[in-house]
Amino acid sequence: MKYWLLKSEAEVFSLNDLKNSPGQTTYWDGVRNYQARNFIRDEMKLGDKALFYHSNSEPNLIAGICKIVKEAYPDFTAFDPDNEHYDPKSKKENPAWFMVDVKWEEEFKNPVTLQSVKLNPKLKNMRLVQPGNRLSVMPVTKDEFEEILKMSG
DNA sequence: GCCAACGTTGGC
DNA sequence: GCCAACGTTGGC
Repeated sequence: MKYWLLKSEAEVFSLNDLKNSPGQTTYWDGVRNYQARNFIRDEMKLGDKALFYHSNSEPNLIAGICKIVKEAYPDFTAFDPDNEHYDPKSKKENPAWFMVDVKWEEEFKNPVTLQSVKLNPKLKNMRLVQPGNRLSVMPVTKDEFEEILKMSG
């Protein structure tokens, strides 16, 4: 099993929004970065777990956990001219962008703030705390994942 | 609201 | 294929 971190602006779509979605599940649309796309398309597997991170929030934090319940399939929002994530370069016969379905799993009793991640020496290699990192989908090691869980307890 | 980082676009 | 311009992300 692999571990991930998914970023979302809390005001746009929060972990609580996921919890309140039908079946506590939604499609993770709008990823328009090739590196993130490759993670989604090539490496995310059924049952993988992902930390749910709130960016542009007060404070920024890891709110809880979701899991991958459907592996990569074409991001259909890219085909829709009326959708804000529309991308004419992505064709139905040759999709450029992909999505997975994620399901709510757990809300941390003690959310793990970005600040506390930065202060934990064991987490200094996380991509989340590397300067200038803008990836919205990133891998997390098992050790890092478990350390975050410890901090959330 | 500012601005640094960085990915993408497009002219050449 | 280079690189400047531009747009976006995201922490502060």
